[in-house]
Formats: sequence, C-alpha cells, structure tokens
Amino acid sequence: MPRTPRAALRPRKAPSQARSWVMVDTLLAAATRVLARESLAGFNTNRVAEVAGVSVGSLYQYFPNKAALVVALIDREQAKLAQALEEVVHANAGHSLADGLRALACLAIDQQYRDPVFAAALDHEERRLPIGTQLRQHEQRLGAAVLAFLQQHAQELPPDRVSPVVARDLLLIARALVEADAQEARKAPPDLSERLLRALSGYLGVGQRR
Amino acid sequence: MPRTPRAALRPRKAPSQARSWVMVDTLLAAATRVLARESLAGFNTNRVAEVAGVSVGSLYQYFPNKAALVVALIDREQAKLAQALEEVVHANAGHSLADGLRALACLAIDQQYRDPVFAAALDHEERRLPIGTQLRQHEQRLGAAVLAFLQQHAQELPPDRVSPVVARDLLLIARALVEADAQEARKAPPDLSERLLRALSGYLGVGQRR
Amino acid sequence: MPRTPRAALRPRKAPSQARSWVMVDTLLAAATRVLARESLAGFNTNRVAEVAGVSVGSLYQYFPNKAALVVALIDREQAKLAQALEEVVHANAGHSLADGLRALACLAIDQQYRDPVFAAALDHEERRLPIGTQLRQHEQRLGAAVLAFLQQHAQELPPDRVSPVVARDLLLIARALVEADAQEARKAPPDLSERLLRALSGYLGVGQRR
Amino acid sequence: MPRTPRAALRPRKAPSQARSWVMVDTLLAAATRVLARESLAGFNTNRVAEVAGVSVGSLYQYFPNKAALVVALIDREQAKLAQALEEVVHANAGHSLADGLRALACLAIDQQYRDPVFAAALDHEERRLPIGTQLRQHEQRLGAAVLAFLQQHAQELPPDRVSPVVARDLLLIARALVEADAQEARKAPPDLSERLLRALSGYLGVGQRR
DNA sequence: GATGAATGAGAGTTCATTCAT
DNA sequence: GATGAATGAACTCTCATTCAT
Repeated sequence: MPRTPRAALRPRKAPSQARSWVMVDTLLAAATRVLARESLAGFNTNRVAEVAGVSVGSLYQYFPNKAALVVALIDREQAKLAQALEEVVHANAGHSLADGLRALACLAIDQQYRDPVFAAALDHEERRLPIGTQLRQHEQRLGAAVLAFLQQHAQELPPDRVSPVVARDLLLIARALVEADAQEARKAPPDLSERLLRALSGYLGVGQRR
Repeated sequence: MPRTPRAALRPRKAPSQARSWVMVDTLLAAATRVLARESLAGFNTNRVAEVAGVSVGSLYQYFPNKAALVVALIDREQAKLAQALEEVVHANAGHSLADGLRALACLAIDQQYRDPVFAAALDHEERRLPIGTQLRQHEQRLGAAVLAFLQQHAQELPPDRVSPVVARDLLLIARALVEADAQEARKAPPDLSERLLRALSGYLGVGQRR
Repeated sequence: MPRTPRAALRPRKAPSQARSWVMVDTLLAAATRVLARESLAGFNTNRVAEVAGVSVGSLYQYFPNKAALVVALIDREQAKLAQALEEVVHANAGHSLADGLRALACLAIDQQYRDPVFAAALDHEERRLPIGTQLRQHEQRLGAAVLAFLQQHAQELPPDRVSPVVARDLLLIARALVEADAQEARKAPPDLSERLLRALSGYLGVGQRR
Repeated sequence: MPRTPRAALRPRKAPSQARSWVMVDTLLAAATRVLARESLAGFNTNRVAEVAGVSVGSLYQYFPNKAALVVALIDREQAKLAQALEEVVHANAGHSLADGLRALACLAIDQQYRDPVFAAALDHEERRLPIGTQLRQHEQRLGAAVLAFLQQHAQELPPDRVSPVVARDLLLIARALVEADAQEARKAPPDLSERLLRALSGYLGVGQRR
C-alpha cells in the first residue's frame, strides 16, 4: 500500500442506488472474510474482488484505492462497536457501577473473540493509517459513550476520573488485554473477564483494596 | 513477506566467529535505521543491505529470510528492554513500591519515545509474527523481571497480584497507554506518567481510594 | 487504444435527427475541453462522457470506439481550419502576395496559440492515426486552399512553386515552426511571425535576397 | 505512463561494469525493435524486457520507470544524430554553402528513412516529455552544429541568418518535411531532397530567385 | 435510445530471493 | 565467504467497452 493522499481514503461515491449498497456490502463482506481467513498476508484487492465474486474494476468503482477499502472496513467495524457500546451504556443506566463495568468488559471480550484474526488485523491497519481521518471520529464516539457511562456514576468516582482522557485510557487498556489473550487461544481464558475488570476498576480508583 | 515456515525464523547460524557477529550487528543496526527513518514502507532487504554497506547476498548468509531479520531485530530490542527492566528492578530493590512503579513507568515511556516510529513498527511486526517463536522467551523474561518486582513487594500487595499473568498484564497496559500517546505527538504529554502510574497501581489494587 | 480496424474509425452513423447532432456536438465539445484541460493523460471515454453530462453508453452510440472520437475531433478541427483558410484566401484575393502570406502566417499562429495544449494533443493523435482515413480529405482541402492562393499569385512565383506538393510543404513548415514555439511559452515570441514569413516566402523563392 | 517527477527521468545508475553496459544496450536495442515493429501501441516495459530476453526486474534495475527508458532511447538517438551532424559539418568545412546544405539534407533524410516508424515514435514521445530535461542539451548540441555550419558561411548569408534561432528553425523545417514524407511511403520520393533544399536555402535567403 | 454499473485484460512497478562469479 | 545482477511472481490500479435495465 503506497503512500496515499489523505483525501483519497474515503469511498469513491456515496452509492445512492440500492444495487450500489449491495455491491459495497458484498465487497466489505468479502474483505472481512479474506482478512479473517488469510490475515493481512493474503489481503489484496484482486483476492477481495474474487472472493466477492466481482471484478477488480468494480472494487475500484467504489473504493479509490486499497487503503480506502481498509478504512471503510475499520469504519464500519468501529461504528458497530460504538453502537453496541452506546446500547450497553444505555441499558445499564440504572444499574451499579460494578455491573456497568462488567457489561463493558463482556462487550470488549465478545467483540474481539468473535473473530480474533479479523479483529487483530483491523487493529493493526488502523494504527498504520494516517491520523486525522474520519476514523478518529469513531474513536471520539467510542470515547463519548464511555465518558457518558462515567458521568452516570460521577458521584462514585474520584472527580478526575470523569474525563475524555480517562475514557480513552479505559478503551486502550481493554483492547490491549483482550487482544493479547485472543491471540493465544480461540476461547477466552476464564480469568480474562476478572482481570479486565480489575484493570478497569483499578484505573478508576474503585478497586477493592486489601 | 510470504508465508514462512516457522522453523525458518531463526538466524541461519549462530555465527561463531567475531567477524560474523560484527556482520549481524551491522545488519541489525542498518535495519533499525531503515525502520526508524522510512517506517515499514521503505523496509526491504535490499535497502537494509544497502544501508549496512553490504550486499544482499550477505544478508541472506545470516538471515534465511526477511522475517528472520525482523525477528532478530525484535529479539534484540526485547533483550535490551529486558535487561533495562531487570536493572531497574534490581536498583529499586530497597525502595518503596510506589517508587518502583514510578521507575517502571519511566522506563516504559523512555523506551517508546526514544524512537516512536521504530518502536511502533517493531510492535506492529511483532504482532504479525507467528506465535511460538523464541520471541516468547523474551516476553517470559520481561514477565519474570516484573514478577520479581512484584515479589519484592509481596506483602504490600493482594496475594493474587503476585503472579506471571499479572506481570504480563502490567506490561500490556503500559505498552498500550504509552504507544497510543506516542503515536499522537513527538513528546510525551505531561500527564502520561501520572495516568500510567494510576493504571498500574490501580490494577495492583494499591491505588489511593477516594 | 488497441489496434483498431480501419473501417471502425468513422462515426457509427450519420445522425439524421437534429437531436443526434446535438449529442455529437456536446460530446466533441466535452472532448475538446478534456483535452485542453488535462491533456492526453486525462483523456478517456468515461471522462469525456462525464464532462459532456452524458453516459458512456451514449458516447458509444455515436462513436464505435475511442479512436473514432479522436478522429471526429481532428476532423472537425481541420474542417474549421480549412474554412478559416479558405476565407483568408478569399479575403486576400486582390491583395499582394506578401500581404497574403502575412495573413496565412497569422492564421497559423492564432490557430496554435488559441489553445496550445489542445492543438498539440490533436497533432499528436493525428500522427498516431493510421493513414488513409478521411482525415486526408481535409488535408487535401487545406492543401487546395493554399494552392488556390498560390495560383492567385502564379505570375509572381516561379512556375514550379504552384503545385499541391508545394502547398502541403508550406503547411508543414508553418505547423512545425509554430508548434515548436507554442510548446515553450504561452505567448508567441515577437519574432515568430517574422521567421515564419521568412520560411514561407523563402520556400516560395520570393524572399528578399541579400 | 503516469506523471513522473522530473528527476526520475535519468537512468538509475551509470553502469560501471562491462556487464551493465551490455544490459543497457540490450534493453535499448529491444526497445528500439519494439518501437519499430509495434509502434507506441505495443511498447510496454514487459514487452521490452521480453524482447530483450530479460526479466522486467532487470529493466527496472537500470531505468527507474518507463519514461526513463524512453528518454534514454531518445537521448541516444539524438546523440547519434548530433555526432553525425557534427561530422558532416566538419567534413564540409571547405566546401560551398550549397554543398553543405545538400549534405545536411541527405543526413536528415537518411536519418528518418532508416526506420520511419521508430523515428516517428521517438519524435512523438520527445514532444510529450517535460521540457528542461537533458534532452534539451542534445537539441542545443544539434543547434550548435548547425550554427557552426552557418558561421562557416557567414559571408554568404544575410547577417541575421547566423543565429541559434535560425539553426533551430532549419532543424524543425527539415524534420517536418522529411517526417511527413516518411510516413507515407517506405522510400523517399525523388523530389524530397530538392524540396528540402529549397526550404532550407529559402529560409536562409540564398534561394535562386526567379 | 439512454444509462452507468460491471467487466477484465493489461500496464507499471516492487522486492524477496537466488546463484554465477 | 562475499557480491550484486538477475529473476519473476505478485500487486495495485486504469480504462475501453458491453449489456441488462
């Protein structure tokens, strides 16, 4: 993937017709499968098109280059995650802080273990991409959801633990722990949830002290 | 980098002569420079050999393929880190837990910020590599150093916080937080140290509660 | 542009309805603009159709292939030029040979400098095209106009300077000199007209001898 | 051929070893043959490499891109021409102006008719290339040779006909007339030499007046 | 007739790896 | 052991052309 001008990372056109959305969907699904099966090594535009049962040309009709395809993939995945996160936060509105954290931990684990290879590959690509793209918007959204959660429990938290930076750190921690375990075994070890919870509540200063 | 048989990842030979070690060193130094200056995009065996002032053929005399070179690079870097870590742990033998954690945090930050591009690229490659290589040995060693540190302060910690898994989690958390910040700015933000400390001591259950 | 059978270079049909002529006109105008703005690099059928505000399919309704479009473009441009030339010749019917040559030189210069990129691109394509197409008809017509001019001044000219070959040579010389200058600067150098005149009258044997 | 940075047009390395020169030679010879046989349509790097009996990779070892190959081709051809021109000028040092012009005309004709397709293709490409490359140096050299010729006969010429611009115009005229004829028949028409001479001496103001 | 999504051959270029010298 | 020219599979991307709607 050669250096790509920033502007070129967004999809070529917002497909207005139904058929177009199907195409985009097909391509992203194919890209997902390729990434899941063959990791980044086998991920190339020809292969994606082939798996999608479509010609390369069609791929380039919707994505100006390979990077844009990857961005769209990440974008979509992060949108899904953000939505799930927002729902969890909303669903736990009345519950205790502990329950909320537990729900968040579950979400993080589910998300990563549903397809570890795919999730890991996306994370990698995400890091490689230039900062300042729309991808950061989704991170903002993820952060905002977590921040909303923190604010729900503001009275139970030290005041300096209710901030965007804290929200971001929680997301980073969760991702790091889950991803590392996910790379070692297909099923989450039984203590992962426990450890993740410990890390999150510890950072928030609500851990059980000795 | 096409799929490489696992066995092929180790250096072609343990060079027994002094001259050979010089060669390996030169190559790894060149690889480091290439990675630091041109990131993964410009990292290829021909370029590394060129920068090393050596022929590609020579490179392949010591590394059976590109992956092996990368592995050696990571290996070496982790060895350095492990050594630094062990020294820090040893140097802090008599000090307080808080001081020890602070020292560890500093080490993590220094390590990543000394050359962010290089560090990020290596992390990237490390994750891509097949598991089960000798790289895990160094992770073991890193883990062991942290574990030793935990054991030094066993009485101040909850008993279940003195274990290899905990050590590994601490390393993961540190790396995640520092790496994320390092990708956004060339200098560490002033609060990074604080937040990292909070995450580590929080996970250990020694954070200051409200 | 893959090898195209000679027969395929003429427009698909002589559009008999008014609407069709509008279409052809729109397409040629669009082609002209694309060629002028983006040179040969950006000249492709999809782009032309887009600029024309028409679907590619429609383009192929009127031109069997890209080459035919180019031919039509050149054809039209040469027709314009031929007409202009004929008018100049006619307008200078009573004037002196020197005045006539001056007028011809002006025409050549104007023609090329009005839109250098476009003119150069067309010349380029014209040369690439297989010989023997209807394009030669226009060259005939251009030649005929110049020949008519020569005949008007037959008595002032050496007898062997009144022939189709001479006419063609004059056109070639004019084009070569003007095109070369046009490629170097956006505005004609002040001496171009002078030099061109010298070349033309020199070839005709009516130059001022030392 | 996508837009190429100016600097990238020169050969990748000045091959210092004998083997390298052989390679460059082989490649240029192959390029010449491809251009002569299949014109610009079939001229692509893979084909050139194939005809050279060499892998594409080798081609790119010596030419950073396709454009550089073309430039080298033109460069070489112009160098040959320049040398031939200089020799002709030198050889005619003592002779009359008319004889000198005749010799120059012969040279122009020979040059273009030796391989019309190839010569035409090169001329086309040359025009397309960005100005300001080393190619202009050869044009300078060609111009200088003609200028030297003019200076030899300065006393027989109007004073304003001894200048670089005049030299350039003579070259342009010669090229235009010969190229046009060369495109129409494999053998030069018997009157070409005559017409060319008339054009050149006419421009110089030494034509036989009626 | 018009549309424009889809096609896919083909072009330019890279780079891990080999092997004759 | 060292060299580095040579290799060629693989990859990204373009664009002339078709055809179902």
